[in-house]
Amino acid sequence: MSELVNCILDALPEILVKIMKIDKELVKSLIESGKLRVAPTPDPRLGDYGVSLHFLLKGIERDKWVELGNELSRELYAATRDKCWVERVDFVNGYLNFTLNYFNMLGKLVDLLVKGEVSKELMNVGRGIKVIVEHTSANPVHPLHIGSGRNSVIGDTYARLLRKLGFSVETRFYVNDLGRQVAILAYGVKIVESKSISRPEGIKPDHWYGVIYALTNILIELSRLREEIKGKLSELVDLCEKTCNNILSEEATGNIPRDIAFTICGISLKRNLKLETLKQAKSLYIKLKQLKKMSSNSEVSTLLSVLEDLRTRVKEYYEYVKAERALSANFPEVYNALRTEVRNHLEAEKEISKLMSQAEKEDPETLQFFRRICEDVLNGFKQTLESIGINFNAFDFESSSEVLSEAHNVVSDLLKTNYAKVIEGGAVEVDLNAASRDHDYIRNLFHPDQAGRFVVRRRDGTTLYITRDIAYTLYKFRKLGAEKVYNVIAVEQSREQRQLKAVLYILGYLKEAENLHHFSYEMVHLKGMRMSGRRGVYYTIDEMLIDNKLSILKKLMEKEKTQNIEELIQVADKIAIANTRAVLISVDPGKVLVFDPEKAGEIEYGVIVEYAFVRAQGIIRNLWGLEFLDNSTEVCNKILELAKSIRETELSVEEKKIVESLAMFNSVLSKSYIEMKPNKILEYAVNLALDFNRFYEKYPIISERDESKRNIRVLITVLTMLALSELMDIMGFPKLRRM
RNA sequence: GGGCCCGUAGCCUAGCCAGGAUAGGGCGCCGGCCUUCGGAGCCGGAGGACCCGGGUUCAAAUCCCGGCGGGCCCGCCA
Repeated sequence: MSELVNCILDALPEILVKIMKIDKELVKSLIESGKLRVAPTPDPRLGDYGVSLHFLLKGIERDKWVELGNELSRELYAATRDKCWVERVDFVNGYLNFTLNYFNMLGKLVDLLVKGEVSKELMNVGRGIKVIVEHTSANPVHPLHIGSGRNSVIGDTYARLLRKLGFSVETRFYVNDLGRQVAILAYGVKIVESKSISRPEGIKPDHWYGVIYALTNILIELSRLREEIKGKLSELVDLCEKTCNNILSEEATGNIPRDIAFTICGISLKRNLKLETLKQAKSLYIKLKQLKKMSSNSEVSTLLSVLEDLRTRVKEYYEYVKAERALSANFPEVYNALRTEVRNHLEAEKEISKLMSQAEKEDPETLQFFRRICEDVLNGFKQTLESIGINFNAFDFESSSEVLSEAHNVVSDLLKTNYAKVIEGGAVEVDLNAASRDHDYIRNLFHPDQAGRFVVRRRDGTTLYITRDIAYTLYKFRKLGAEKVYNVIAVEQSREQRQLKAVLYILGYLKEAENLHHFSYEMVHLKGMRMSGRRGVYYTIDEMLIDNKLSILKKLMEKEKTQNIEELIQVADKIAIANTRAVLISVDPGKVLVFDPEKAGEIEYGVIVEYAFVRAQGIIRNLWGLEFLDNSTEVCNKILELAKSIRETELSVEEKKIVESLAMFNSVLSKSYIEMKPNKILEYAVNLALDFNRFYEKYPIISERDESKRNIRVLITVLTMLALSELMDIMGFPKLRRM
């Protein structure tokens, strides 16, 4: 209700100056600095909006407040009555409280929501400016999980919001098909296909390739860890031998207690009994850690650091073993095929590196192979995303010649600047520390951190992820003609995204740097589970949808309605989409989202909105026999007709609340856009729905005998329905007729 | 070692940038309400050191400083 707030603020200075004898400029600066502000009251009985005057009343005796306050109220009422929908002004405890005339506000809402002025106003924000929203962009090596889901839903919702605001929006998915991860998958697929094992019916390609990727990765990691553990163990034994000798030769054990000395010497003596050593290492670790708390010497520290290395690796090893066991049980044939081939991590790495460099050198056969796999996985992605109402305008491949060749141009352009040079070995490095000394823009990007350096070309002449990302960004701006770009990418990449901006700046693309926005969001954590694509442990969007659908179906069945089962499933389907999308935008993007699959059924933001929308439709259906979703124009015409004949009536608290909430409609949307917080839209919709539920529960609508009351209630119902409908469009909720 | 983000009832979350009155919702829990527009609802209730400690202010969940706890980033990985 910023209009209203401003309206009151406009009237305020003159009256304060007149009555309190304060300097006009002072009042103006107080308003500008936000010291003097109009805010909603905590209780509607006090009024609707209030201004705190305490800091102005500071020097004035308390018993004179009332007199002064009443005078202020009178004057303010006279000044705001006609313009700002103000009905009365009261002075309470140092606050000036304004009570509004909601009936008049209703008229304004009809113009906004029914006559569509709100959308005209909103369309003015974007004015057709071309915006590219890049989102999801998950590595095509395993199915989309809840983390990618958060990305997708945030990205899609934001894109929908931008469209509503009049931007010309294009959504794009950047396919990272040149990375190590895809190479690992390709390596695995090659083996699996060579044994002519193919995807069983009924398994989606993304899930299938996810298994191959994880198992290949697990086998490689296990081999690597085995070797590293072996190395660390012999390092430990050597160290123990040395320490043991020192202890013996010094005759005294120094700082080292006798039992620890025993263990150390024991490890050195049993050097060939590895299994034993691992057990002893563990107990030595615990003992030394305690010892270090009390006293420490260099010998203890070195031993501890080796032991700590060993410990992390052993822990990691067991996590992989656990993952291996789970996957091999479900996919024995894939597992067996891979196990016979992936024996040594070094060999595997060699194969993988070969695949990577072949791809990067645009070897047609390799590229084609990569493409085939990625396209398969992407088909799985598309199916998943479509099921929650998400589509893309385009998929851009990292391996495309546009990106690859542009990446090399980027390197040579950078070399022409003062901030990039060929370093030892032949790699090319960009020095942003130097750049930030010359350019405030770059320093401020990283401040208070150091800007740092990074490599854009390896010594073998190939480019890196960031190099290609720079190229892709330029492609978005220059070839695709974007004026603004939003990259919906996890926070972990915020450094990379700043480097991207910095490089654009260095290359002279100042406007582009300014118009590149990192839409950052935090990670998703699963309760009681650590997700890892590399270990094949994840909670997929597909699963999430099914879980939600099942819990909804269960509830529907309990109701024992006479609807047929097919209809029930259709309803459950749609609600599951709304619920799933809702959970994923429910939390501020800057905060970690913790999700508990066990409680998936308890999350009902989607249902709440759907329910209110369905109820409102039901009321209109009963009243006029009109189906809103089929015939919204006729509903609008009817309501315009009705609005004309409406007579002024006092509104109830519940009605006022809805009216006020509806009046916030466009300010919520623009706030959500500016702050990049789609969660605000959901919050708004849910609160509106809850307010509406309370309203129709308490007051009869169709059966109300008093015509003017009935008309207002019908009007509020339609207005709410229109607002919810818009909000559901933005959030991508399917629109139900009945449930 | 350096940098960024987060910390609000049993759980989740809004408010923090622009300080203001009784910290707003939801889940779960307890107790009520089905002959009136569809009960996936409504009404009532219990449950809070707004992480801790200082500071600024008439006024601090909000601003500043210092801690603590959690997450993330600092690769010739992506």
